[in-house]
Amino acid sequence: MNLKKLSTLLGLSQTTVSRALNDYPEVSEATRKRVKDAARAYNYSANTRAKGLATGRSMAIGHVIPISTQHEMVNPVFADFIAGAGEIYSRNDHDMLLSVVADIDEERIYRELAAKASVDGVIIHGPRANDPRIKLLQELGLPFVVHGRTSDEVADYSWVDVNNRRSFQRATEFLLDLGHRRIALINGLELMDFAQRRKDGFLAAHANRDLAADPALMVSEEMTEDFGYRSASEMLRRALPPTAFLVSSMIAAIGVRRAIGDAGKKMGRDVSVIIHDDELSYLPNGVEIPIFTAAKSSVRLAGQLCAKMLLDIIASGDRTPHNKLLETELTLGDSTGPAPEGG
Amino acid sequence: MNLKKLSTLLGLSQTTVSRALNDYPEVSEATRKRVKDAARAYNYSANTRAKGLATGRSMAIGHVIPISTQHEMVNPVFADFIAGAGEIYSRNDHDMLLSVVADIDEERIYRELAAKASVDGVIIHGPRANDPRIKLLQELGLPFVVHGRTSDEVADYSWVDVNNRRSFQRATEFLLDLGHRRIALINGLELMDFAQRRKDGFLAAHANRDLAADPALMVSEEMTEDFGYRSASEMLRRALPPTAFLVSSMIAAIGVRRAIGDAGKKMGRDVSVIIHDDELSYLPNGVEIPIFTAAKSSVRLAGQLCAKMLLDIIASGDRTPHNKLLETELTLGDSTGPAPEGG
DNA sequence: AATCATTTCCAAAGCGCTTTGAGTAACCAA
DNA sequence: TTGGTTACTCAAAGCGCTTTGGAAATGATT
Repeated sequence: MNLKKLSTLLGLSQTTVSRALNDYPEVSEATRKRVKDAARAYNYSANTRAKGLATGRSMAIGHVIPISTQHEMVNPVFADFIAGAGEIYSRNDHDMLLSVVADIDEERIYRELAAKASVDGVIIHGPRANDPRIKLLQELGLPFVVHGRTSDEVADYSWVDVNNRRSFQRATEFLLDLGHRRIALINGLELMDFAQRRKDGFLAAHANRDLAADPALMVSEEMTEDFGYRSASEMLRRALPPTAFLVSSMIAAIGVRRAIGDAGKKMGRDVSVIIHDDELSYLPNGVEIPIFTAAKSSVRLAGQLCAKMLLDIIASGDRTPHNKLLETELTLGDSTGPAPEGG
Repeated sequence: MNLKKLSTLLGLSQTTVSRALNDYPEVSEATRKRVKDAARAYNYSANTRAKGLATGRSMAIGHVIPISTQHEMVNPVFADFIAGAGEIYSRNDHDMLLSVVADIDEERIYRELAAKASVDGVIIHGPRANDPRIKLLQELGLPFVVHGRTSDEVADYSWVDVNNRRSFQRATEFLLDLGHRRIALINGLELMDFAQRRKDGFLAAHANRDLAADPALMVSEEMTEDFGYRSASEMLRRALPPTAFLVSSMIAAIGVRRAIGDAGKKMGRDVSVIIHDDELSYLPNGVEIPIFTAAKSSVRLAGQLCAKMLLDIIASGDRTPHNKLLETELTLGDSTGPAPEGG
């Protein structure tokens, strides 16, 4: 079924049918209803490509998912982020175009996306500390929103981010208040901007109390369960083990918990753990009582906000940067307690 | 930059330039090179929609991601599957179109996808025991490949699946061989086809030895960490607790492990655990020694295979069903051991 | 009855590409 | 010179839609 057939069937011109379907005012309500009913009956929807070609818009948003070439790994927050963004797109008749690509040739993909005009805008995932993609997209003139920020304060662009610095500073202060003095930071890859900010917050909390954070207790890597396990195991075997862990993700924290168990210690009593929780749907932090004390921030919500922001930017044509900084919520679980005596 | 400008620039007709770029034989090598160089220099790529409109193909594959309306949850294997499929698409100049949709109105989405002709084919995720989507897509004439199968043996369609039945039968036999007699099955939602097959395998292993599986030790739900924890905790508190757990996913198994720890028992000694491992990139089953004894099967590979199969089907026009059944690999970890005496 | 607004509808151009059907130039053989 | 190949290149139609610039029908006003 196409417009031509449908309009012949209805005894109307293509123009009228098109206008009826697209809610133009110059069509009578009676005609509009008749047209829409027929469209439904014959299961007609305008051909995406023809419509896009005529309007110059693709009604699609691109998400470029970089696969870490080192670890061949997909970011686990990705699924929930996509779910959030996807809801918004569906609700606004937009499609989501996903490109899975080795982080090496991301630049090529963005150029192509722009040249082929296959999307009206893109979401940038996992910004690095100093990310070339931002300048690139500005040059290409493709609207975009960054999930996160780069450390480069010069560039002006739209982003949605969590206040990672403040969140980690608060979490660290929380542990310091409990008397902990040897706090380990299990952080994400330091080339990622968010990991930098988290580390800054961690250090700032120490500095504010004239304490020095121990560099030997700060590690950063891709946040897998295994990384959490390995680093915590090793630290717990030391002569002076940490009494608390501040962990950048639920998944790494699961590894830390395993290491604590293997070391014959009890989490919350012998060793405290506080985590950043992205509220992944398949890894809820407990259901009634939280397992971990956590600074939480829904990555799914972030997906919704990014999508909404980008659609707004595209629809309004307003190119001034929009920003949204989300604060985390600190929830108490069983994984934290006062530092053990003489710990 | 578009074809018209590029061809004027080169002093050629649009036809010649188009043919040069699309490797038609009736263009001299010298001309072709000149055209391709210019395209690169001016960063020209054919407009997706115009090209699609002219060719009648979209060069895009649709993935419809159902969000469980009950739990608002995304399947955690999704990210890795997508990564696998995405690699294949990139390599073959195809795009991936994602629709995130409440499982309730999936049908509408498929109809739209077909009517709008926005994709050349689709991948079906998470088939239910008796899935209406298969008949629907056959009616719509949209090529598709199912990741998994439905139990409805009548319909003929293309799929890539893991031999879940055999895998779980083997795993159960492995536990029975170790002397376990009270084995718990922590399974996925039974409306999903794969959960049915896994249960069948579990039951078959018992039946083959004239043993009866205890229905009170078989639970099924959406596979979260919390579900694993709750059900294992409850079972371990019983007068006659299970001595072994067969768990349908890594994530649920992490909950089971937590429950075992909380119960003051040691995994692998007091309680055995064997899991199905999808080899999620961010949840590796240990790095040198496996944490869990596991029947493993890479979901990323499954994504690649599905994508390849679908592209083949589309390219060849061959509508006879293609199938691929993957066997799992049973790897030994520290989580299993002989049933405790008098257990 | 004539004029003017309004409402409702239409024919046709154009979006950027592929592809058909044909044309031209260059070369060779007779 | 002529005719026949071969190797290149082109103009224009068409993909299915939106949208411009009118035109026809209707109703209100003089």
